[in-house]
Amino acid sequence: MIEEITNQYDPQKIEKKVHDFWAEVEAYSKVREHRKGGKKFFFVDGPPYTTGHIHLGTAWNKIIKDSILRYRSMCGHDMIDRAGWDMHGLPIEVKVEEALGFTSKKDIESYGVGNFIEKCKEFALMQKDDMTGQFQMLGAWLDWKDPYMTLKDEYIEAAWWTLKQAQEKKLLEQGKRVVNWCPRCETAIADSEVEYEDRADPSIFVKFKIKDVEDTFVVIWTTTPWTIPSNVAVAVHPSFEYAKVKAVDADGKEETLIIASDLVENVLRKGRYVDYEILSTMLGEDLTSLSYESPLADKVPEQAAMEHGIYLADYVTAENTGCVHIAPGHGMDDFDVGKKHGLPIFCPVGSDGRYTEQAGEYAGMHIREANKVVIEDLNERGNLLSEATINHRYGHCWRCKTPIIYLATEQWFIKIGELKEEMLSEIAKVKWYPEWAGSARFKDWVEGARDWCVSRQRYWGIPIPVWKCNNCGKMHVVGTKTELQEMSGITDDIELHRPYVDEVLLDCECGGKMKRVEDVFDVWFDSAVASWATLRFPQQQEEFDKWWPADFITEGQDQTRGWFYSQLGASMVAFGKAPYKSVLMHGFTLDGEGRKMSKSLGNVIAPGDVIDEFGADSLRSFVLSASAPWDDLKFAKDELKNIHRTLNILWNVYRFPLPYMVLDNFDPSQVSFESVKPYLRKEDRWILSRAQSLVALVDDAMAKCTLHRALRAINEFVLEDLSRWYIQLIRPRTWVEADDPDKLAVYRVLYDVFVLTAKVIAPFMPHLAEEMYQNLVRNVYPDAPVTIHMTDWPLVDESLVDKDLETHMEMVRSIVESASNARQKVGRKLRWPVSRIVLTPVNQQATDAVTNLKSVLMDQTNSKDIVLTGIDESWDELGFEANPDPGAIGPVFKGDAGKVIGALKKANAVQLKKTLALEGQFELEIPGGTVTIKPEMVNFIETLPEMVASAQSTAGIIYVDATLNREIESEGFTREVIRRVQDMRKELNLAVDDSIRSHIQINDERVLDLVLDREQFIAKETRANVQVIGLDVDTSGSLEKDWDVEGISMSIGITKAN
RNA sequence: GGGCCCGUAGCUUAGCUCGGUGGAGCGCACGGCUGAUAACCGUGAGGCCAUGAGUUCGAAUCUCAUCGGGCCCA
Repeated sequence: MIEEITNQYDPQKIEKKVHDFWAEVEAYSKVREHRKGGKKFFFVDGPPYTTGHIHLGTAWNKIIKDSILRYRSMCGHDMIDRAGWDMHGLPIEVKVEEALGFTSKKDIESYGVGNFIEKCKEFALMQKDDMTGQFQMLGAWLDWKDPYMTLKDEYIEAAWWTLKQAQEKKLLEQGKRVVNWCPRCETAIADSEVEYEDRADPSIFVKFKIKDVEDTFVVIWTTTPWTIPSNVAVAVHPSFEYAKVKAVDADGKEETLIIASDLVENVLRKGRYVDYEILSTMLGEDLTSLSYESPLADKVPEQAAMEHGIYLADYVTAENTGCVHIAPGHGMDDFDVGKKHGLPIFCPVGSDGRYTEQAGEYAGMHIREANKVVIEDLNERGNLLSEATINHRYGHCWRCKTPIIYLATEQWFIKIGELKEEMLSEIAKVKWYPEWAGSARFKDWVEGARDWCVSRQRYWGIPIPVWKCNNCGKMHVVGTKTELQEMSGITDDIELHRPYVDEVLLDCECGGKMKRVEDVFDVWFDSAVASWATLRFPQQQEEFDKWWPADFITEGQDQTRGWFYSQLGASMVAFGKAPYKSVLMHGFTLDGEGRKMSKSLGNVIAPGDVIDEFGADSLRSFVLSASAPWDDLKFAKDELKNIHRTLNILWNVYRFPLPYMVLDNFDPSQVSFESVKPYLRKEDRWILSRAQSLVALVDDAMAKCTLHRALRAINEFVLEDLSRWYIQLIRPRTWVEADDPDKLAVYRVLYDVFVLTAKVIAPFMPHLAEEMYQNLVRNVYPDAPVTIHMTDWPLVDESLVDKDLETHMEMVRSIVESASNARQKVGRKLRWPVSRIVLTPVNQQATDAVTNLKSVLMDQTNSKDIVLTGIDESWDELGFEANPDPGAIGPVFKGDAGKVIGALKKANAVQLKKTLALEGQFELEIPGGTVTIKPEMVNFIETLPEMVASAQSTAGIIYVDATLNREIESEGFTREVIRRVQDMRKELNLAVDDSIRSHIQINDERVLDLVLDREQFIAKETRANVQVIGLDVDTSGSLEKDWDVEGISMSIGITKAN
């Protein structure tokens, strides 16, 4: 049987209880099991990195996923929803290094790679467990028991298999490329791992002496002086104009400089030259015959041996000097220029950021110290034109924040560039939410796709499965563990991580031994294969065939360049098609000020703190409703409180009828909906219809991924339809003591609406929904599904939908609100009846609404009568004045509209209205002529009679006639008295059915007379079995109070009667 | 510097597709209700719709530019 709930909404208690319950009955697995064989829905969880703690953004992410999956499940989908964990990579290495007090790769090598890997694994697994608990606190249902983990062998094999596909399709390449390099981590890092931040660097202008020409220099600009020892060439734009300038310094010394013409003044100002003269101008393409000398030839032997020429490049911009320093070993564009012209790829910097022997006298120096030294050397040699500091955006390693450098190194690449066109055509087939995430943003990113450097020179990652023969150099890519075992002859299990896998040697055809290359994969390659790794492919083909590609994924906008991209790239390599069918790109979480949340700003919100204060359901409802999924989410605590209040109201609404139902032994299994149907009132049919409309709206929102609309609709239903309206309307019916069919009808309707509401909120507020369900459904029908999340999503029952009724009620509500407004204007509170309310309806619907729902209207407005005029017909007790409508006037009179409006306002309203009504038009004089006014161009504002106030409602203008008469005054004062006695009863903490003795003294003969008209009524309402009302009454009692009622003084004394 | 998104009341936002006197909620002030009561309801004040220009009789809405915020890139 349904149980009464007496407590306030206590989310912590409810959620704890529900979590325990879910665990006890194994709700999650039962629900998934229940849907086996249903419509397939393959969801891939974007694996969070195992940092150890979730933040608001990751919480939001999982809440979106959970809500969508719960909805899908209720809609009958059989789903795959393994949670995922991204567990390899530098961040964990860095954490472990910190814990062990390491600062470089050498420390790791001496500690032992095997030991280090074990620590990393341990660390990742521990963090995973911590985070799982945190996600579960949110109520997020994913397959937590069997998640996919990038450190598992089965997962590693998916990556290996994928690389083998790349090799077989000739998309894998090893070669020297310029990569982003972190000199601390001593590894290449992906473009997507570079984080741009402001940084101060030197900004120097350097003069390179032109060979065989006296005192003539080409001027370049750079922010990386340490790359000057690696300079090989200068690039100019073929079609820019360059000038040879005779420049004179403060000492009168003259020299000739080559600079882009437009930039001469700027450069000379920097070099503090006092005078100059343009000797000649030429195009960039005319400069290529020149060659120059390295200013550091005496320090770097290779520089002395090298030819330095001037080359053409289209990417040169007209900034700084228009001549660009080219160091092919230290820049991507530089590298391209070098390759094109067959220049040496000179890179005298080692992986640790120190110059190598090739750097001559600089050898051993760290590039961070080198800037100063190089600048000094250039200055000494007279090659430094100017030196300053610049603040600019510079790339940093996003894990350890070290400024990156560019190094030409041997790396492994996947030739994504070749797949670009296919990728673009694939993303057009994917359904993107919102549409622009794919058509604009992602497309833009893919168009700029470059080859993907997948190798890293680290330890904790998926080893790159390439074995190379130390004899003949032959290469072999291993695709699976089995293949490795077969080829190596090892029958025992092989741990696929470093350093174990490194020890596995393969026999080469040439008789030599093949050894694995040392690199590991970029972690983005790990997560890139998630969609098939989660299906345990390549170990299992069948599941893959059945499910792949994913039906749906959703991640933050940063993943455009990240997971959306890496998955697409890997999938194109492996299968030639996109790995997902639909993608929801969600926003970022910002703090209350709209700044991003970051540790350094100290504005990070921990989801756990929010849950402790408001509960997970409030947090969920907040993040889902506060903004569209793809917009950024501002965390506003006030809004969270607001949402929490809404849940509290839902709780109160749900709680309200329970005591009555329990008292009456209401058993929904014995009172069918059919049996109460004849007794349904209009408002009952209305709330049933509203509930159906809510389901339809939520369905529509879910189809469009506009979760915020779903949540807002739910909140509005709870607040407006249930709490503020339906509950108010039906309250008196629940107080009826007899076994009244009218009351049973209300119980049944409330019951159905509550159960439906619980189902509708289930995907979003799963705990509260479960709590309601267990009481309302499981306590009544023990055979019902064990959890609400196993029930079917409600199908819209068209037989309950009555759109006209909904519209009518909306109009009635608007009229009631307006009546409140008008009452306030005329100074008549609701407790006092008014003699009549007059409505001028705007249309037939408004007329019908009033006719249809007159009793509701009279009841809620406390009005003795509702009077309708004809549609748009003025109430005949009114005066009026003209109000022009610019919307109708503008299109007709265009430039004269202002004059017409002005003239209309001044016109005689009575005559205007009459003429328009009779003739359908009015000739209006305006400055400079006469115009024809049509009825639609002007409205009329009424002026009101005495004691009448008006207000606009959507149904039309209403007039509240607050004229008093004896009956109204009697009722008003009577209710004032009752209200005060009730107030005192409450103060005495009396039970609802306790009786009292009351003594009421009213110090006004007229008012006393009015109140005495209803003496019996007062006694009944206040449960007084002794009641004395008079001019001079002894009001002593348990509680005694003096009151001022509308200026009349009263004394009331009450005592509990036994 | 480029791409995409966002900017509406003190705060959080609807409206923008398809132009016609800008709607809510919170907070504030005032009032109401009193068998959901540590709850609930009404009214009011509060908006150069980020700024500037353009198109138009008319722009929060369309166009362009600028400023500010976010994500991504150079």
